[in-house]
Amino acid sequence: MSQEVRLRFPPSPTGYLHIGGARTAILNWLYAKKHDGKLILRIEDTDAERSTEESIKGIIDGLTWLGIDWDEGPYFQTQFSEDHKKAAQQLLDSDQAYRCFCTKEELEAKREAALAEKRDVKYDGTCRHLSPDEVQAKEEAGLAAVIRFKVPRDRSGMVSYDDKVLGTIGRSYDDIEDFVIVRSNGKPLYLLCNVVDDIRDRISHIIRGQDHLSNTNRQLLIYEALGAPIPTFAHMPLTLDLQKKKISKRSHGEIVSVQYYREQGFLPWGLVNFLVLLGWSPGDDREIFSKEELIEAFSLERINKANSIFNYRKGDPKFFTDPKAININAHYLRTMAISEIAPLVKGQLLAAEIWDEAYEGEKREWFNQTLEMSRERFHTLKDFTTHGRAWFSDDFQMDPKALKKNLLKHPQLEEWLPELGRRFAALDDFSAASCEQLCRDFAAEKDVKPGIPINGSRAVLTGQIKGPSMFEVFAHLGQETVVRRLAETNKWFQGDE
RNA sequence: GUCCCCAUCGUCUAGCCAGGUCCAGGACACCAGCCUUUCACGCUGGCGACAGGGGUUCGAAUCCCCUUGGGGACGCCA
Repeated sequence: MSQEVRLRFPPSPTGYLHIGGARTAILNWLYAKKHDGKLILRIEDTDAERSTEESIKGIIDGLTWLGIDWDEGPYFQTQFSEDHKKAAQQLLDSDQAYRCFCTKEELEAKREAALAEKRDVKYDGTCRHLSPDEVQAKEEAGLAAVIRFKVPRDRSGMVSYDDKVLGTIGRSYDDIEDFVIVRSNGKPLYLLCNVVDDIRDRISHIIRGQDHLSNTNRQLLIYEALGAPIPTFAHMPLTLDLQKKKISKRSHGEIVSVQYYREQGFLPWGLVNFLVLLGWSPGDDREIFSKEELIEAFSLERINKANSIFNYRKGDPKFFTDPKAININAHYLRTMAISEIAPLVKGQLLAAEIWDEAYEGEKREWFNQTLEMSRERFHTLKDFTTHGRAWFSDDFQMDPKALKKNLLKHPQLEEWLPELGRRFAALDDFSAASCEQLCRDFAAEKDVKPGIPINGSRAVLTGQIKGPSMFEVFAHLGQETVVRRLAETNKWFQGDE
Protein backbone atom coordinates (compact mmCIF):
# COMPACT_ATOMS: atom_id res chain seq x y z
CA MET A 1 0.00 0.00 0.00
CA SER A 2 1.39 3.34 -0.96
CA GLN A 3 1.51 6.34 1.30
CA GLU A 4 -1.25 8.91 1.01
CA VAL A 5 -0.12 11.90 -1.05
CA ARG A 6 -0.57 15.08 0.94
CA LEU A 7 0.89 18.47 0.07
CA ARG A 8 0.61 21.86 1.58
CA PHE A 9 0.94 25.48 0.64
CA PRO A 10 2.01 27.45 3.71
CA PRO A 11 2.16 31.16 2.98
CA SER A 12 2.98 33.65 5.65
CA PRO A 13 0.39 36.41 5.57
CA THR A 14 2.79 39.33 5.47
CA GLY A 15 1.85 40.71 2.07
CA TYR A 16 -0.20 39.96 -0.97
CA LEU A 17 0.07 36.71 -2.89
CA HIS A 18 2.98 37.24 -5.20
CA ILE A 19 3.72 35.36 -8.37
CA GLY A 20 6.54 33.38 -6.80
CA GLY A 21 4.21 32.17 -4.08
CA ALA A 22 1.52 31.48 -6.62
CA ARG A 23 3.98 29.39 -8.59
CA THR A 24 4.79 27.35 -5.50
CA ALA A 25 1.10 26.85 -4.86
CA ILE A 26 0.52 25.82 -8.47
CA LEU A 27 3.23 23.16 -8.46
CA ASN A 28 2.01 21.71 -5.17
CA TRP A 29 -1.52 21.74 -6.46
CA LEU A 30 -0.52 20.04 -9.72
CA TYR A 31 1.33 17.30 -7.90
CA ALA A 32 -1.58 16.69 -5.57
CA LYS A 33 -4.03 16.56 -8.46
CA LYS A 34 -1.81 14.31 -10.49
CA HIS A 35 -1.44 11.79 -7.69
CA ASP A 36 -4.94 11.91 -6.37
CA GLY A 37 -3.64 13.58 -3.28
CA LYS A 38 -4.76 16.39 -1.05
CA LEU A 39 -3.59 19.97 -0.89
CA ILE A 40 -3.65 21.67 2.49
CA LEU A 41 -3.66 25.43 2.85
CA ARG A 42 -1.95 26.46 6.03
CA ILE A 43 -1.48 30.08 6.95
CA GLU A 44 1.78 30.48 8.83
CA ASP A 45 0.87 33.40 11.00
CA THR A 46 3.24 32.91 13.90
CA ASP A 47 4.90 36.22 13.23
CA ALA A 48 2.24 38.29 14.93
CA GLU A 49 4.11 41.50 14.22
CA ARG A 50 3.80 41.21 10.50
CA SER A 51 0.74 39.06 9.87
CA THR A 52 -2.40 40.84 8.76
CA GLU A 53 -6.01 39.93 8.10
CA GLU A 54 -5.88 41.80 4.84
CA SER A 55 -3.00 39.68 3.67
CA ILE A 56 -4.81 36.46 4.56
CA LYS A 57 -7.76 37.59 2.52
CA GLY A 58 -5.51 38.60 -0.35
CA ILE A 59 -3.86 35.19 -0.44
CA ILE A 60 -7.15 33.32 -0.38
CA ASP A 61 -8.68 35.59 -3.01
CA GLY A 62 -5.63 35.23 -5.20
CA LEU A 63 -5.61 31.44 -5.06
CA THR A 64 -9.33 31.30 -5.66
CA TRP A 65 -9.07 33.58 -8.64
CA LEU A 66 -6.28 31.46 -10.12
CA GLY A 67 -8.43 28.40 -9.71
CA ILE A 68 -6.07 26.74 -7.25
CA ASP A 69 -8.36 24.85 -4.91
CA TRP A 70 -7.38 23.09 -1.72
CA ASP A 71 -8.82 20.14 0.15
CA GLU A 72 -8.17 21.12 3.74
CA GLY A 73 -7.83 24.38 5.55
CA PRO A 74 -7.09 27.10 5.72
CA TYR A 75 -5.50 26.09 8.98
CA PHE A 76 -3.79 28.74 11.01
CA GLN A 77 -0.47 27.96 12.56
CA THR A 78 -1.22 29.97 15.66
CA GLN A 79 -4.05 27.55 16.43
CA PHE A 80 -1.51 24.85 16.99
CA SER A 81 0.92 26.59 19.28
CA GLU A 82 0.32 23.95 21.96
CA ASP A 83 1.61 21.32 19.55
CA HIS A 84 4.69 23.38 18.91
CA LYS A 85 5.39 23.92 22.59
CA LYS A 86 4.89 20.27 23.36
CA ALA A 87 7.36 19.34 20.67
CA ALA A 88 9.89 21.79 22.06
CA GLN A 89 9.43 20.32 25.52
CA GLN A 90 9.83 16.84 24.11
CA LEU A 91 13.14 17.82 22.57
CA LEU A 92 14.26 19.41 25.83
CA ASP A 93 13.25 16.34 27.83
CA SER A 94 15.07 14.01 25.48
CA ASP A 95 18.21 16.14 25.65
CA GLN A 96 17.95 17.08 22.01
CA ALA A 97 17.55 20.76 22.80
CA TYR A 98 18.78 23.12 25.48
CA ARG A 99 18.13 26.51 26.96
CA CYS A 100 20.38 29.31 25.85
CA PHE A 101 20.73 32.44 27.96
CA CYS A 102 22.85 34.45 25.58
CA THR A 103 21.21 37.80 24.95
CA LYS A 104 20.44 39.22 21.55
CA GLU A 105 23.03 41.88 22.16
CA GLU A 106 25.74 39.37 22.99
CA LEU A 107 24.95 37.33 19.94
CA GLU A 108 24.81 40.35 17.72
CA ALA A 109 28.19 41.50 18.97
CA LYS A 110 29.70 38.08 18.33
CA ARG A 111 28.20 37.92 14.90
CA GLU A 112 29.52 41.29 13.91
CA ALA A 113 32.93 40.51 15.29
CA ALA A 114 33.02 37.28 13.32
CA LEU A 115 31.95 39.03 10.15
CA ALA A 116 34.53 41.75 10.70
CA GLU A 117 37.28 39.20 11.15
CA LYS A 118 35.90 37.25 8.23
CA ARG A 119 35.29 34.26 10.40
CA ASP A 120 32.33 31.94 10.35
CA VAL A 121 29.29 33.43 12.07
CA LYS A 122 27.77 30.30 13.59
CA TYR A 123 26.61 30.20 17.20
CA ASP A 124 29.58 29.21 19.34
CA GLY A 125 27.66 26.87 21.65
CA THR A 126 28.29 28.80 24.85
CA CYS A 127 25.14 27.57 26.58
CA ARG A 128 25.26 24.06 25.22
CA HIS A 129 27.74 23.06 27.82
CA LEU A 130 26.15 24.69 30.84
CA SER A 131 25.87 22.33 33.79
CA PRO A 132 22.42 21.63 35.25
CA ASP A 133 23.37 23.77 38.22
CA GLU A 134 24.32 26.69 36.03
CA VAL A 135 21.09 26.40 34.10
CA GLN A 136 19.11 26.32 37.32
CA ALA A 137 20.95 29.34 38.67
CA LYS A 138 20.27 31.36 35.55
CA GLU A 139 16.64 30.38 35.56
CA GLU A 140 16.27 31.36 39.18
CA ALA A 141 17.93 34.66 38.41
CA GLY A 142 15.04 35.22 36.01
CA LEU A 143 17.17 35.29 32.86
CA ALA A 144 15.25 34.92 29.64
CA ALA A 145 16.19 31.94 27.54
CA VAL A 146 15.62 30.69 24.04
CA ILE A 147 15.60 27.01 23.23
CA ARG A 148 18.18 25.77 20.79
CA PHE A 149 18.21 22.51 18.93
CA LYS A 150 21.17 20.35 19.92
CA VAL A 151 22.74 19.37 16.64
CA PRO A 152 24.47 15.99 17.03
CA ARG A 153 28.21 16.60 17.30
CA ASP A 154 29.35 13.03 17.72
CA ARG A 155 28.61 12.02 14.20
CA SER A 156 30.74 12.21 11.15
CA GLY A 157 29.36 12.54 7.69
CA MET A 158 26.43 14.43 6.40
CA VAL A 159 22.80 14.93 6.91
CA SER A 160 21.57 14.21 3.43
CA TYR A 161 18.48 13.44 1.44
CA ASP A 162 17.40 12.86 -2.09
CA ASP A 163 15.86 15.96 -3.57
CA LYS A 164 13.46 15.24 -6.41
CA VAL A 165 14.73 18.22 -8.36
CA LEU A 166 18.36 18.58 -7.35
CA GLY A 167 19.38 15.05 -6.54
CA THR A 168 21.37 14.19 -3.43
CA ILE A 169 21.86 17.15 -1.15
CA GLY A 170 24.12 16.94 1.84
CA ARG A 171 25.57 19.13 4.52
CA SER A 172 27.94 18.08 7.23
CA TYR A 173 26.78 18.29 10.84
CA ASP A 174 29.66 20.61 11.65
CA ASP A 175 28.26 23.21 9.32
CA ILE A 176 24.95 23.38 11.10
CA GLU A 177 24.77 25.58 14.16
CA ASP A 178 22.57 24.94 17.16
CA PHE A 179 19.64 26.90 15.82
CA VAL A 180 16.96 28.53 17.90
CA ILE A 181 13.58 26.79 17.91
CA VAL A 182 11.77 28.77 20.61
CA ARG A 183 12.00 32.49 21.29
CA SER A 184 12.73 33.83 24.73
CA ASN A 185 9.08 34.89 24.99
CA GLY A 186 8.10 31.25 24.63
CA LYS A 187 6.91 31.47 21.04
CA PRO A 188 8.18 28.65 18.84
CA LEU A 189 9.86 29.54 15.58
CA TYR A 190 9.27 28.62 11.97
CA LEU A 191 11.84 25.84 11.71
CA LEU A 192 10.08 23.92 14.48
CA CYS A 193 6.46 24.90 13.84
CA ASN A 194 6.69 24.07 10.20
CA VAL A 195 7.96 20.55 10.88
CA VAL A 196 5.49 19.90 13.70
CA ASP A 197 2.63 21.02 11.48
CA ASP A 198 3.82 18.97 8.55
CA ILE A 199 4.04 15.91 10.77
CA ARG A 200 0.58 16.49 12.19
CA ASP A 201 -0.87 17.15 8.73
CA ARG A 202 0.87 13.99 7.49
CA ILE A 203 2.51 15.89 4.64
CA SER A 204 4.15 13.46 2.24
CA HIS A 205 5.73 15.85 -0.26
CA ILE A 206 7.20 19.28 0.25
CA ILE A 207 7.63 21.39 -2.86
CA ARG A 208 9.16 24.75 -2.05
CA GLY A 209 11.73 27.24 -3.29
CA GLN A 210 15.47 26.72 -3.25
CA ASP A 211 15.71 29.51 -0.73
CA HIS A 212 14.65 26.83 1.76
CA LEU A 213 17.55 24.55 0.92
CA SER A 214 19.47 25.31 4.07
CA ASN A 215 16.34 25.02 6.19
CA THR A 216 15.80 21.50 4.96
CA ASN A 217 19.01 20.19 6.44
CA ARG A 218 18.05 21.54 9.83
CA GLN A 219 14.48 20.41 9.59
CA LEU A 220 15.61 16.91 8.73
CA LEU A 221 17.28 16.86 12.12
CA ILE A 222 14.03 17.86 13.79
CA TYR A 223 12.10 15.12 12.03
CA GLU A 224 14.65 12.64 13.23
CA ALA A 225 14.66 13.95 16.79
CA LEU A 226 10.89 13.77 16.89
CA GLY A 227 10.92 10.27 15.47
CA ALA A 228 8.82 11.21 12.47
CA PRO A 229 9.05 9.91 8.91
CA ILE A 230 10.79 12.19 6.45
CA PRO A 231 8.71 13.52 3.58
CA THR A 232 9.89 13.77 -0.01
CA PHE A 233 11.46 17.13 -0.80
CA ALA A 234 11.58 19.01 -4.10
CA HIS A 235 13.22 22.41 -4.21
CA MET A 236 12.19 24.45 -7.17
CA PRO A 237 14.27 27.21 -8.72
CA LEU A 238 13.73 30.81 -7.77
CA THR A 239 12.33 33.50 -10.01
CA LEU A 240 14.70 36.42 -10.48
CA ASP A 241 14.51 39.72 -12.27
CA LEU A 242 16.73 40.75 -15.18
CA GLN A 243 19.34 41.90 -12.70
CA LYS A 244 19.19 38.40 -11.20
CA LYS A 245 17.70 39.59 -7.97
CA LYS A 246 14.85 37.87 -6.23
CA ILE A 247 11.57 39.41 -7.24
CA SER A 248 9.89 41.17 -4.37
CA LYS A 249 7.24 43.71 -3.64
CA ARG A 250 9.79 46.01 -2.18
CA SER A 251 11.88 46.38 -5.29
CA HIS A 252 9.36 45.57 -8.01
CA GLY A 253 6.05 46.77 -6.70
CA GLU A 254 2.68 45.59 -7.90
CA ILE A 255 4.07 43.86 -10.97
CA VAL A 256 4.83 40.78 -8.84
CA SER A 257 1.41 40.56 -7.24
CA VAL A 258 -1.23 38.19 -8.56
CA GLN A 259 -3.83 40.85 -7.92
CA TYR A 260 -2.14 43.13 -10.42
CA TYR A 261 -2.61 40.62 -13.21
CA ARG A 262 -6.22 40.32 -12.29
CA GLU A 263 -6.60 44.07 -12.50
CA GLN A 264 -4.75 44.22 -15.80
CA GLY A 265 -7.23 41.85 -17.36
CA PHE A 266 -5.35 38.57 -17.30
CA LEU A 267 -7.23 35.33 -17.60
CA PRO A 268 -6.50 33.26 -14.49
CA TRP A 269 -5.49 30.22 -16.44
CA GLY A 270 -3.30 32.33 -18.71
CA LEU A 271 -1.27 33.36 -15.70
CA VAL A 272 -1.12 29.81 -14.35
CA ASN A 273 0.07 28.53 -17.71
CA PHE A 274 2.79 31.16 -17.90
CA LEU A 275 3.93 30.67 -14.33
CA VAL A 276 4.19 26.92 -14.58
CA LEU A 277 6.49 27.28 -17.59
CA LEU A 278 8.85 29.36 -15.50
CA GLY A 279 11.09 26.58 -14.25
CA TRP A 280 9.30 23.57 -15.63
CA SER A 281 8.68 22.08 -19.03
CA PRO A 282 6.87 18.98 -20.22
CA GLY A 283 9.89 17.77 -22.18
CA ASP A 284 8.30 18.32 -25.55
CA ASP A 285 7.33 21.44 -27.44
CA ARG A 286 3.95 22.00 -25.87
CA GLU A 287 3.43 25.31 -24.12
CA ILE A 288 -0.33 25.65 -23.97
CA PHE A 289 -2.15 23.29 -21.66
CA SER A 290 -5.65 22.74 -20.51
CA LYS A 291 -5.94 22.01 -16.81
CA GLU A 292 -6.27 18.29 -17.48
CA GLU A 293 -3.32 18.26 -19.87
CA LEU A 294 -1.14 20.10 -17.40
CA ILE A 295 -1.97 17.75 -14.57
CA GLU A 296 -1.25 14.82 -16.83
CA ALA A 297 2.07 16.26 -18.05
CA PHE A 298 3.38 17.45 -14.70
CA SER A 299 6.23 15.78 -12.89
CA LEU A 300 8.68 16.82 -10.20
CA GLU A 301 11.61 15.43 -12.13
CA ARG A 302 11.06 17.88 -14.96
CA ILE A 303 11.36 20.93 -12.75
CA ASN A 304 14.48 22.86 -13.72
CA LYS A 305 17.45 23.20 -11.44
CA ALA A 306 18.50 26.63 -12.58
CA ASN A 307 16.76 29.81 -11.52
CA SER A 308 14.66 31.49 -14.14
CA ILE A 309 14.26 35.12 -14.99
CA PHE A 310 11.02 37.00 -15.05
CA ASN A 311 11.52 39.06 -18.18
CA TYR A 312 9.97 42.29 -17.09
CA ARG A 313 11.34 45.66 -18.13
CA LYS A 314 10.17 48.54 -16.08
CA GLY A 315 8.71 51.31 -18.18
CA ASP A 316 8.51 49.28 -21.38
CA PRO A 317 5.73 50.97 -23.36
CA LYS A 318 4.84 47.86 -25.28
CA PHE A 319 4.89 45.17 -22.60
CA PHE A 320 3.66 45.90 -19.12
CA THR A 321 4.94 42.52 -17.96
CA ASP A 322 6.88 39.52 -19.32
CA PRO A 323 6.02 39.41 -23.06
CA LYS A 324 5.59 35.68 -22.93
CA ALA A 325 2.97 36.02 -20.22
CA ILE A 326 1.06 38.46 -22.39
CA ASN A 327 1.42 36.22 -25.41
CA ILE A 328 0.06 33.20 -23.56
CA ASN A 329 -2.76 35.26 -22.15
CA ALA A 330 -3.61 36.58 -25.61
CA HIS A 331 -3.68 33.04 -26.90
CA TYR A 332 -6.35 32.09 -24.41
CA LEU A 333 -8.21 35.33 -24.97
CA ARG A 334 -8.49 34.51 -28.67
CA THR A 335 -9.27 30.85 -28.40
CA MET A 336 -11.45 30.43 -25.34
CA ALA A 337 -15.14 29.83 -25.94
CA ILE A 338 -17.05 33.10 -26.22
CA SER A 339 -19.39 31.78 -23.56
CA GLU A 340 -16.46 31.69 -21.13
CA ILE A 341 -15.09 35.07 -22.15
CA ALA A 342 -18.42 36.88 -22.09
CA PRO A 343 -18.89 36.99 -18.31
CA LEU A 344 -15.31 38.17 -17.86
CA VAL A 345 -15.81 40.97 -20.36
CA LYS A 346 -19.04 41.83 -18.59
CA GLY A 347 -17.03 42.36 -15.43
CA GLN A 348 -14.73 44.73 -17.26
CA LEU A 349 -17.60 46.68 -18.82
CA LEU A 350 -19.38 46.93 -15.49
CA ALA A 351 -16.25 48.31 -13.90
CA ALA A 352 -15.90 50.80 -16.73
CA GLU A 353 -19.60 51.67 -16.39
CA ILE A 354 -20.39 50.92 -20.00
CA TRP A 355 -22.28 47.68 -19.48
CA ASP A 356 -25.73 47.40 -21.02
CA GLU A 357 -28.17 44.81 -19.68
CA ALA A 358 -29.32 44.26 -23.24
CA TYR A 359 -26.01 42.49 -23.94
CA GLU A 360 -27.54 39.59 -22.07
CA GLY A 361 -30.95 40.17 -23.63
CA GLU A 362 -31.86 41.23 -27.12
CA LYS A 363 -28.31 42.33 -27.98
CA ARG A 364 -26.77 39.08 -26.81
CA GLU A 365 -25.94 37.87 -30.30
CA TRP A 366 -24.50 41.23 -31.25
CA PHE A 367 -22.44 41.28 -28.06
CA ASN A 368 -21.00 37.83 -28.70
CA GLN A 369 -20.14 38.74 -32.28
CA THR A 370 -18.45 41.90 -31.07
CA LEU A 371 -16.23 39.85 -28.80
CA GLU A 372 -15.42 37.43 -31.59
CA MET A 373 -14.52 40.27 -33.98
CA SER A 374 -12.52 42.41 -31.65
CA ARG A 375 -10.60 39.87 -29.58
CA GLU A 376 -8.51 38.88 -32.57
CA ARG A 377 -6.05 41.64 -31.78
CA PHE A 378 -6.45 41.89 -28.04
CA HIS A 379 -4.07 40.76 -25.34
CA THR A 380 -5.97 41.23 -22.11
CA LEU A 381 -9.57 41.64 -21.02
CA LYS A 382 -8.81 45.29 -20.44
CA ASP A 383 -8.52 45.85 -24.17
CA PHE A 384 -12.28 45.50 -24.42
CA THR A 385 -12.72 48.71 -22.47
CA THR A 386 -9.76 50.59 -23.93
CA HIS A 387 -8.99 49.72 -27.56
CA GLY A 388 -12.44 48.22 -27.93
CA ARG A 389 -14.36 50.82 -26.00
CA ALA A 390 -16.06 52.35 -29.04
CA TRP A 391 -18.02 49.13 -29.52
CA PHE A 392 -19.86 49.79 -26.33
CA SER A 393 -19.88 53.53 -25.83
CA ASP A 394 -19.82 56.82 -27.71
CA ASP A 395 -17.53 58.08 -25.02
CA PHE A 396 -14.21 56.72 -26.23
CA GLN A 397 -10.75 58.16 -26.52
CA MET A 398 -9.10 58.94 -29.82
CA ASP A 399 -5.69 57.38 -30.31
CA PRO A 400 -3.45 60.40 -31.03
CA LYS A 401 -1.72 58.48 -33.77
CA ALA A 402 -5.03 57.73 -35.46
CA LEU A 403 -6.04 61.36 -35.17
CA LYS A 404 -2.86 62.61 -36.68
CA LYS A 405 -2.27 60.02 -39.37
CA ASN A 406 -5.78 59.22 -40.51
CA LEU A 407 -7.72 62.38 -39.83
CA LEU A 408 -5.75 65.61 -39.52
CA LYS A 409 -3.43 64.66 -42.32
CA HIS A 410 -6.38 64.91 -44.68
CA PRO A 411 -8.28 68.11 -43.80
CA GLN A 412 -10.94 67.44 -46.42
CA LEU A 413 -12.17 64.59 -44.24
CA GLU A 414 -13.86 67.13 -42.00
CA GLU A 415 -16.31 67.65 -44.85
CA TRP A 416 -16.09 64.27 -46.53
CA LEU A 417 -16.82 62.08 -43.54
CA PRO A 418 -20.18 63.71 -42.70
CA GLU A 419 -21.00 63.48 -46.38
CA LEU A 420 -20.06 59.81 -46.35
CA GLY A 421 -22.27 59.48 -43.32
CA ARG A 422 -25.25 60.90 -45.17
CA ARG A 423 -24.76 58.33 -47.89
CA PHE A 424 -24.59 55.57 -45.30
CA ALA A 425 -27.86 56.92 -43.94
CA ALA A 426 -29.46 56.45 -47.32
CA LEU A 427 -28.24 52.88 -47.65
CA ASP A 428 -31.00 50.27 -47.60
CA ASP A 429 -28.81 47.22 -47.32
CA PHE A 430 -26.32 47.97 -44.54
CA SER A 431 -24.07 44.98 -45.14
CA ALA A 432 -20.27 44.79 -45.23
CA ALA A 433 -20.37 44.31 -48.99
CA SER A 434 -22.53 47.32 -49.72
CA CYS A 435 -20.57 49.44 -47.23
CA GLU A 436 -17.43 48.50 -49.10
CA GLN A 437 -19.00 49.40 -52.43
CA LEU A 438 -20.17 52.72 -51.05
CA CYS A 439 -16.71 53.56 -49.69
CA ARG A 440 -14.96 52.67 -52.89
CA ASP A 441 -17.39 54.65 -55.01
CA PHE A 442 -16.99 57.59 -52.68
CA ALA A 443 -13.19 57.46 -52.91
CA ALA A 444 -13.32 57.19 -56.70
CA GLU A 445 -15.63 60.16 -56.89
CA LYS A 446 -13.25 62.25 -54.76
CA ASP A 447 -10.33 60.83 -56.66
CA VAL A 448 -8.44 59.62 -53.61
CA LYS A 449 -7.26 56.23 -52.42
CA PRO A 450 -9.99 54.24 -50.68
CA GLY A 451 -7.79 54.04 -47.61
CA ILE A 452 -8.28 57.71 -46.89
CA PRO A 453 -12.03 57.74 -46.22
CA ILE A 454 -11.85 54.20 -44.82
CA ASN A 455 -9.15 54.91 -42.29
CA GLY A 456 -10.65 58.27 -41.50
CA SER A 457 -13.86 56.46 -40.71
CA ARG A 458 -11.99 54.02 -38.51
CA ALA A 459 -10.61 56.88 -36.48
CA VAL A 460 -13.94 58.64 -36.09
CA LEU A 461 -15.91 55.46 -35.48
CA THR A 462 -13.52 53.55 -33.25
CA GLY A 463 -10.79 55.94 -32.15
CA GLN A 464 -8.28 53.35 -33.30
CA ILE A 465 -5.58 53.27 -35.92
CA LYS A 466 -6.15 49.62 -36.62
CA GLY A 467 -8.67 46.89 -36.12
CA PRO A 468 -10.75 44.33 -37.97
CA SER A 469 -11.82 44.84 -41.58
CA MET A 470 -13.48 48.25 -41.61
CA PHE A 471 -16.39 47.05 -43.75
CA GLU A 472 -17.20 44.46 -41.13
CA VAL A 473 -16.92 47.18 -38.55
CA PHE A 474 -19.43 49.40 -40.37
CA ALA A 475 -21.90 46.59 -40.66
CA HIS A 476 -21.48 45.42 -37.12
CA LEU A 477 -21.47 48.82 -35.51
CA GLY A 478 -24.78 49.45 -37.21
CA GLN A 479 -26.17 52.11 -39.46
CA GLU A 480 -27.44 54.35 -36.71
CA THR A 481 -24.12 54.56 -34.84
CA VAL A 482 -22.06 54.91 -38.00
CA VAL A 483 -24.20 57.77 -39.26
CA ARG A 484 -24.23 59.53 -35.90
CA ARG A 485 -20.49 59.37 -35.34
CA LEU A 486 -19.61 60.39 -38.88
CA ALA A 487 -21.91 63.39 -38.56
CA GLU A 488 -19.91 64.47 -35.53
CA THR A 489 -16.58 64.32 -37.31
CA ASN A 490 -15.84 67.97 -36.71
CA LYS A 491 -15.48 67.46 -32.95
CA TRP A 492 -12.17 65.69 -33.55
CA PHE A 493 -10.89 68.48 -35.73
CA GLN A 494 -11.82 71.15 -33.25
CA GLY A 495 -10.23 69.36 -30.36
CA ASP A 496 -6.85 69.84 -31.90
CA GLU A 497 -6.80 73.64 -32.16
C1' G B 1 33.97 34.83 5.90
C1' U B 2 31.35 29.73 6.05
C1' C B 3 28.06 26.33 3.81
C1' C B 4 24.79 24.95 -0.17
C1' C B 5 22.80 25.20 -5.19
C1' C B 6 23.16 26.39 -10.31
C1' A B 7 25.37 27.44 -15.57
C1' U B 8 22.33 26.00 -23.65
C1' C B 9 19.91 31.91 -28.06
C1' G B 10 18.03 38.73 -25.15
C1' U B 11 14.02 35.71 -22.18
C1' C B 12 11.42 30.72 -21.18
C1' U B 13 13.39 26.14 -22.57
C1' A B 14 14.43 20.83 -25.45
C1' G B 15 18.71 17.90 -25.70
C1' C B 16 22.46 15.97 -20.62
C1' C B 17 21.09 10.85 -16.30
C1' A B 18 21.76 5.79 -20.59
C1' G B 19 28.31 10.35 -25.30
C1' G B 20 27.64 9.88 -32.07
C1' U B 21 21.29 10.90 -35.66
C1' C B 22 23.04 18.47 -32.54
C1' C B 23 27.89 22.92 -37.46
C1' A B 24 22.18 22.27 -31.08
C1' G B 25 15.33 21.95 -31.73
C1' G B 26 10.87 24.85 -30.11
C1' A B 27 8.43 29.26 -27.99
C1' C B 28 8.44 34.56 -26.79
C1' A B 29 10.76 39.02 -28.32
C1' C B 30 13.24 41.33 -32.45
C1' C B 31 14.08 42.04 -37.99
C1' A B 32 12.44 41.25 -43.20
C1' G B 33 8.81 39.69 -46.72
C1' C B 34 3.74 38.17 -47.79
C1' C B 35 -1.46 39.05 -46.78
C1' U B 36 -4.43 43.50 -45.83
C1' U B 37 -7.84 49.95 -46.69
C1' U B 38 -5.13 49.49 -41.56
C1' C B 39 -3.22 46.07 -37.74
C1' A B 40 0.18 44.26 -31.80
C1' C B 41 -4.07 38.57 -36.14
C1' G B 42 -2.06 34.92 -39.72
C1' C B 43 1.85 32.83 -43.05
C1' U B 44 7.11 32.51 -44.75
C1' G B 45 12.03 33.53 -43.79
C1' G B 46 16.04 35.71 -40.81
C1' C B 47 18.99 37.03 -36.42
C1' G B 48 20.49 34.46 -32.14
C1' A B 49 23.35 29.99 -27.34
C1' C B 50 26.38 24.89 -25.49
C1' A B 51 30.62 30.57 -19.73
C1' G B 52 36.26 29.43 -20.08
C1' G B 53 40.16 25.82 -19.61
C1' G B 54 41.88 20.98 -18.94
C1' G B 55 40.87 15.69 -19.00
C1' U B 56 38.37 10.78 -20.47
C1' U B 57 36.98 8.95 -25.44
C1' C B 58 37.63 7.13 -32.16
C1' G B 59 33.83 10.90 -30.82
C1' A B 60 31.54 15.51 -25.47
C1' A B 61 26.32 20.43 -25.08
C1' U B 62 26.14 15.54 -22.86
C1' C B 63 30.99 12.15 -18.27
C1' C B 64 35.19 14.04 -14.68
C1' C B 65 38.25 18.15 -12.66
C1' C B 66 39.56 23.27 -12.20
C1' U B 67 38.47 28.37 -13.04
C1' U B 68 34.96 32.07 -13.70
C1' G B 69 30.13 33.80 -13.23
C1' G B 70 25.29 33.88 -10.88
C1' G B 71 21.98 32.67 -6.93
C1' G B 72 20.59 31.16 -1.94
C1' A B 73 21.31 30.57 3.31
C1' C B 74 24.06 32.03 7.54
C1' G B 75 17.56 36.14 12.24
C1' C B 76 14.76 35.31 19.23
C1' C B 77 11.49 36.37 10.19
C1' A B 78 8.70 32.85 7.48
